[in-house]
Amino acid sequence: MEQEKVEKLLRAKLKERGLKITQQRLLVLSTLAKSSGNHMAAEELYAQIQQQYPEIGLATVYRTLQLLYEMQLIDRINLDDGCVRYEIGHLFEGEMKHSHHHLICRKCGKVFPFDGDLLDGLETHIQEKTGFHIVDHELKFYGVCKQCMEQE
Amino acid sequence: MEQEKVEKLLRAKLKERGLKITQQRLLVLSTLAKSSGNHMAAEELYAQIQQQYPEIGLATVYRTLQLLYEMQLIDRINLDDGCVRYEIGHLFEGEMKHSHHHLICRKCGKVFPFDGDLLDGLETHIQEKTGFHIVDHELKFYGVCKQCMEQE
DNA sequence: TTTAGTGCAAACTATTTGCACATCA
DNA sequence: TGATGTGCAAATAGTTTGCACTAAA
Repeated sequence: MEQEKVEKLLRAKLKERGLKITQQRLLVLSTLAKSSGNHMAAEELYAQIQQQYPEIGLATVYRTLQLLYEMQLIDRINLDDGCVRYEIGHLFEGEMKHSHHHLICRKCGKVFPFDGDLLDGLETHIQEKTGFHIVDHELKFYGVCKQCMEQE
Repeated sequence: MEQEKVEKLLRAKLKERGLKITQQRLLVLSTLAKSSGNHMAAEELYAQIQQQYPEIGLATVYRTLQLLYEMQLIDRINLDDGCVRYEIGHLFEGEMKHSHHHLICRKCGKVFPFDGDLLDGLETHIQEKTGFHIVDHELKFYGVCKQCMEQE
């Protein structure tokens, strides 16, 4: 749906920086856009992209993710499962998702997203008090999910 | 100062579980207690403990950290620098530190702790709404620190 | 004495890097 | 064309695991 918008912005941002527009870069971003809300690791992305473009290399996926992250087109999440995960940037998510947090179950390991942008007040408070300019945040809650609670 | 309290609790908790009280376990926890607020990685702890107890192995440090974490005696923090870090559990920190968050500068990489326990309301809200039982949280803010902002 | 715990070295996994080749501007 | 980007394989870094030995109960 927003695929075109995503691609267009990437092309513009790459040109702006004097970087080349390649199939690989377009594919990495559009694959992330398609699987919105999925927290994909580099290997998973690699596997998925290979279906369309078998000659892509894993190293390219890593390099591209780093680039897209620096360009603020994608978000990075660390769910403590041993790999860094990415999702399409909150810039693209429009109205529906401002920012979401993660509930991580310590028993079963499942990750539940929780929507809600209740940190804005806190952010301005911190900026005023410390002079630190905040551009993003990551909030994780650890505990025991409903099902695991009931299983005891 | 609180060294004795820390050691006493560890002994009690180990006995409770039928686990053995070893020099290594006592050392890992007390070293973390001494360097409170330091976010130590396994390798750093290992280096520091070796000064007192040179025969300790790195694998033991890793295994012990995992055990102490499961016992809720230490907290785990991930500052995106490629290694997991630990600090003495918030249980021990008494009045002064309830919970603190981290401001991570994307330019210089420095980490600034920020005290404040402003998440309690949010936690009860989530528990009521989702049934997820929260025991801990990790909140990180990304942005640009005061010094780096001024350097532009 | 007996089982849990340790130290060492090897294995593993996610990620990064060097380099020759390919590709976009 | 000429630099930037890519794919591959090798290197790296953090962490885990197998196993014989040690030490706590």
